[in-house]
Amino acid sequence: MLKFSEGGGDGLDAVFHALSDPRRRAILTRLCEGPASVSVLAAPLGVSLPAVVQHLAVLEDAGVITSIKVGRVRTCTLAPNALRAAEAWLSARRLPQERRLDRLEALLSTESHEREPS
Amino acid sequence: MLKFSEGGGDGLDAVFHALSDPRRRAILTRLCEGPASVSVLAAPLGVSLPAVVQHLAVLEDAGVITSIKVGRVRTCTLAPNALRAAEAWLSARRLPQERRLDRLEALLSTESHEREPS
DNA sequence: ACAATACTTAAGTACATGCTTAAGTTTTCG
DNA sequence: CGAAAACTTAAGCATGTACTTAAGTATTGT
Repeated sequence: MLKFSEGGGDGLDAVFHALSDPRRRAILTRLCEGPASVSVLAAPLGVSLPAVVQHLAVLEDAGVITSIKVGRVRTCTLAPNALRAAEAWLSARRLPQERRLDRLEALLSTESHEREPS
Repeated sequence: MLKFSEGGGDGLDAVFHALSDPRRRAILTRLCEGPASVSVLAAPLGVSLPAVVQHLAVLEDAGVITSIKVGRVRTCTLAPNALRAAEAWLSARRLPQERRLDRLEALLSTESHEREPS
């Protein structure tokens, strides 16, 4: 049913798909400033609320945002390390000539998230 | 007709859409090792040639690869800086707490791109 | 209680995507 | 020339996407 259900793959399909829509990127950009409710997120987008709710579902299914409902308000938050996997994939696929910095970044990143076994 | 025609936006739609398919990512991964023909790219994918040609069109429309036909062989190549825009967008959308390394990376990158080491 | 608020669900539409098979089109080789 | 190789185009199909309007469900303020 769900095409990007995290089941078989590594979630990259879902993350990149989530990022491929300008409204969803706008939502993420807004969430960088801090958590926000559904209607606050919807306001600048110029589409109906249900459309926004669908976009949020795509983002949440991809693990890029989280949300909780308190009372009648659902508050959405950018997931920590949400885009890390996508960024890592991109870094690894630079041309050799562009790749010099990646080792440094990888080394530094090791300190901040769960240590990758080498 | 074309949804991602580079016309109105900045191309991020097209790039992220291109990356959202595992076969297209496999193609890019293969192209990191060097240019390849359509049938070489098709071989490990387990789908028909026309399907692969369509994937290549998506990648080329997104500006991620280039291709030229010589004789009856089309050779595809990873576009230089192809994924830079996507990576930049991602870096800019990290949480503040994760953003410490970005300044360093940005600084170092300034010295290295647009400058081929000879 | 009543109504406004803030979603949420449902149904439906138009178009895009990813795939297939079948039938071209060029080249290139014997 | 004639056939094989390497695409290329065309047509069609099943599913997915993004949106809409309309109706429903909780919560909250008066």
